[in-house]
Amino acid sequence: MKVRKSNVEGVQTRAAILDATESIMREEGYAAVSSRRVAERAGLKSQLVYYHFGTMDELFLAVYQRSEAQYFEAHAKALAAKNPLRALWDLSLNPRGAALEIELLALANHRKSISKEIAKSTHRFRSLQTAAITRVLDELGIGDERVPAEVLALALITISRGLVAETSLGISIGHEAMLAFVEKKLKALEEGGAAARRERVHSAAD
Amino acid sequence: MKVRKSNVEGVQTRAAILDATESIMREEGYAAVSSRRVAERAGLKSQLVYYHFGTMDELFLAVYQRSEAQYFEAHAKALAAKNPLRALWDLSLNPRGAALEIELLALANHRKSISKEIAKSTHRFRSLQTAAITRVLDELGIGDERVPAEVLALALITISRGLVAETSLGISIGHEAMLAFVEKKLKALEEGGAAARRERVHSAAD
DNA sequence: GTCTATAGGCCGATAGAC
DNA sequence: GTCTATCGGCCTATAGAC
Repeated sequence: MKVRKSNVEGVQTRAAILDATESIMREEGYAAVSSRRVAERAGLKSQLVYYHFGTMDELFLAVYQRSEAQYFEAHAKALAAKNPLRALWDLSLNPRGAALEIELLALANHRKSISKEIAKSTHRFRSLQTAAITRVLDELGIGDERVPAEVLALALITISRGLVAETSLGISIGHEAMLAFVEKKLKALEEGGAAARRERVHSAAD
Repeated sequence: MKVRKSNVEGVQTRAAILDATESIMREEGYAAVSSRRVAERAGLKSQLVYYHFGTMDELFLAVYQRSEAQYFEAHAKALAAKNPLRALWDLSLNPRGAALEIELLALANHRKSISKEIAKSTHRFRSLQTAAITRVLDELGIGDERVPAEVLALALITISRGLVAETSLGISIGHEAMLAFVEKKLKALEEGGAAARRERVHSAAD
């Protein structure tokens, strides 16, 4: 009973520290994160940060791992949607996690522990995306000779991230045109999909 | 004479401080920049940083402005090249300034003085790109109904930046396929251009 | 334009009591 | 698991002499 209660409190403290770290990163950047600032925001003593995470670097790594796990669920749901391409596009355009992601990316450029983790999960995400897109194109009877699924996945992710990053800086030039263009392409694919389904039903009826 | 010499020395000191700041940002990130570290690397006293730039924030802004001015020249040269699309693609894939750019971008997320400056110059760059691409498509007799010049510019920039950023993190999945895809498209455009030129010569001969 | 000196503050991390 | 106390260090920025 005693142990159980201690563990529960430990878990809550850990979560509170991660929450506080995340919000500071979002609002002021990773450079503004310190054990004292984190503790202040979480309503506890700064030494607890070291007790639970050892060093500030490990704290940053834990922040990444938690946010990656959360993203994994949303990502899986998107790829399982009726139109994975549109769902992935919409998910990537969502600026919800963008600020944190930019901070972690900047951090990754100088902490190997984080860049290694990001590289690993990006590979996993991209493989899942490519598989889902390949499946969609197959269903449409398109194949990926014109645009390989891999290329489509990479284009979708890099363009949407670019848009989100620019938007957060107050840049909007060309964005409307790009959104309209992608929308048109997604619609064309969806209609192509409907046509392919009709054709398949037709063939089956013969 | 006295004033002249002083000014020259001041200019050199300024440049040395900017150089030192840039290299620290590239190697260790903006968070590692301090007046003492900059001064140490430049071989002078930390107080000179404040004399020449006032605050650390203004130093960062000066670093951005100098690097933007340098980029402006390379950018203008690319847009004036035989194939501006390919030149722009190659320029953006060049990782030379990538590390510094990522740091400045991360910094911009929490310093309005820098985000304002980046927004301003991005607008200017994008307008130049769109104009150059429109001109190319016109020459090819393509027009931009299929892919608006604006969209092409934005796609080119965001995709190439995404590739460079990922590469610096050790991520390469899908990159080869994307490079091959873009290469194919650029080649197709160049051949289309040759065909258009032949046709124009032909018409002129009639 | 560069120097010395210094004010005032936040930092990461550890030791040891409870 | 959380607390108090503390070490040693680096930080931005300014004042004033030369």
